[in-house]
Amino acid sequence: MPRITLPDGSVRSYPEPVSVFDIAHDIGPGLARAALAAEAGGILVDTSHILSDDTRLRIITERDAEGLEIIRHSCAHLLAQAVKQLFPAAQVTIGPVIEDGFYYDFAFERPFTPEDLERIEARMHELARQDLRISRSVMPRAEALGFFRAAGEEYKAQIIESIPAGESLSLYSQGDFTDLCRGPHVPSTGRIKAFKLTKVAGAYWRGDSKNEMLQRIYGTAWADKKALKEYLHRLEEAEKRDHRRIGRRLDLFHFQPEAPGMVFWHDHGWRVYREIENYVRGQLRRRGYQEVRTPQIIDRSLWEKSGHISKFGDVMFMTRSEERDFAIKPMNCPAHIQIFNQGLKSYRDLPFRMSEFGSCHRNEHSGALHGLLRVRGFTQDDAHIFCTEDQIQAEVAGLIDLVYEVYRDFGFTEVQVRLATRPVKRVGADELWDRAEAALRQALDGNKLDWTLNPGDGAFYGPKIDFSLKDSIGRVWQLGTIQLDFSMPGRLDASYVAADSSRRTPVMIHRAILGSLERFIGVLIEHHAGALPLWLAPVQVVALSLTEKQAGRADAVAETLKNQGVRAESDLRNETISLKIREHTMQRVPYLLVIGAREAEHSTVAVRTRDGVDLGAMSLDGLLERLSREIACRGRGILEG
RNA sequence: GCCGGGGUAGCUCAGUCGGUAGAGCAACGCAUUCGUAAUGCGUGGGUCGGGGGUUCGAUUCCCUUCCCCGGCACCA
Repeated sequence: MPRITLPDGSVRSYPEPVSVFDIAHDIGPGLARAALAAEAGGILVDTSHILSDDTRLRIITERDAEGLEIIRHSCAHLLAQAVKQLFPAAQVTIGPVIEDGFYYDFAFERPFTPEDLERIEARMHELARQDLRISRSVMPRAEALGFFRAAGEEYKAQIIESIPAGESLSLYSQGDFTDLCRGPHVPSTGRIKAFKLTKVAGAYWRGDSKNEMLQRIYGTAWADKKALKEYLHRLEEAEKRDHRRIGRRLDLFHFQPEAPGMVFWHDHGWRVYREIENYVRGQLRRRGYQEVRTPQIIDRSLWEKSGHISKFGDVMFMTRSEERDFAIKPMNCPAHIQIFNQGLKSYRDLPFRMSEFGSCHRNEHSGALHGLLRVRGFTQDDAHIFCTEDQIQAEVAGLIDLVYEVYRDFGFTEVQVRLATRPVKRVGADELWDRAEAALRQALDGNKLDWTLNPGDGAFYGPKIDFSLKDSIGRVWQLGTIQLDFSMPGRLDASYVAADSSRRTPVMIHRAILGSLERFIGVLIEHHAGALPLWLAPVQVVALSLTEKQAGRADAVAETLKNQGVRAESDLRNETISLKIREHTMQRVPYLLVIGAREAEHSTVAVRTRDGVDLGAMSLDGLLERLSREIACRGRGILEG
């Protein structure tokens, strides 16, 4: 006689075991129609699930986050069913839910074509129309193994073999299709109402590049057609923010085949770059760093000693001259240790903070390159802090503070923080790794950061805290990093004289805030859709003459502003004011000054923002004051009109 | 690097079932002197990514190579 407790606290008793569906129906026919699954005693179950004991029950509908996930998961099964019907030789593997959708990996003799995708999607719609009942059954592991082997599903058999012996497995069937799955699933295929297949791609079996490549089909699924439409619209909008597109449109930079993965910065892009560099210099000055500059090309022997060649060598560019092998530096740390090693250092010199806008080159795989976000030649806002173990907590706390201050100045508030621990390929004793990882954990918790663990993703010389931001279409890019290194200073003979006159090896903290200037600017462009905050805008103000008669005045206005340090230009072309406004607005110039006969006469300018707001006429002094206030705010907030 | 899709004018793209290409915008010229997101008219512009092959003839078909795009793997 189960007593069912609902989320509102009400209790319903039943004389005999009941299904989730029955309870939903008992509560109301509307809920029965909407029910997709349920959470019973903390476990997600199907609506067909029978409850025979007292249980806390929550019915899940498409309004719940879990509901949407279940729809997506069931949609992956629908995809697999359609593929099996159209291409019986294809083998199913896995089909998980991902952000905004799902994918399913198939083993098939040939890649699926875009035309195949259309056929598959049409079949999915057909199967959804048939509203096939989705039923769950349980099978002992051995029997399930036999079932999938008999069906020729070798990959499924492999998956089952990796599940501990003796466990029972659940299978889900819809029409002619049965898949191994933990569930839960929607009650019938008709509940999958809004979906679209988006792309095909190759993907390695079990994510290992040594394994065979499977055919992955991606799709998106939503509770209703409206949500699907909104999602597709969102994708289109995100595409418009693509930094590669904006970079070309705003004449910021370009790439060309002769230098793959390396940026040609144009005048306007380089203005942004320099502005950011200067900003970082200001931070370094305030926080007690020295700035250095080290060679691009350094003899191979140093990289062997540092451990880079063996752990990192396959992405290093090498060059040869007069019988000597050189590496084009992929990192700055060994070079910074060389500077540290000049002259005897005392414990009084620590913490010793050394920074460099370090130009690095890494021979990334061609397939990994991606605009400014993944390049082969880049500049890190790099620094290394040499300190004692006792100083680690204070230094890392200072860095965390710095990271957040800088990100806020650039207008970023959503930052993902991850702790990456020891990788397989590494240098240094496990005992050192234990201490380093513990120190970073302590710093994260001590500074009350919300962080996640990223096991095995540390640098080869030490664990790290990574800071990431999302790009316009949800891809996450790592920017800043704080890395603790107990190994490299020793390998490269760094030492200091301690208070007791003994020689000690310093600990080294590697850190970058923006990461690479290139990547950072890429993310920045996408974040602002090209409309960079005033302090970063390549051109901040353009003075527009209405007719030839105001040319002199417009020029003088631009000149005055330039003398005040504003990046100002004039547009004296014999064109309509509408055209000039249109063009400069599309170039995302923050302020446009219209100068006609009225303004010339009263020594004012009519100010218009790139958002189309008309601020009316004001004096140059008034404008300058507004500009300097806004620049001082950086990316933290936008002034009121 | 792997799988797939691409590369045609400065940009965005169409096209050629093999007979050396077209639009819009941009550029240039002329007219227009204008009040807040496109004034009008006219003109020029392409070794159809590179190399090789098949062919009377290749931008089109085949091979190869480079680069780009989407994933995968990688990402200190």
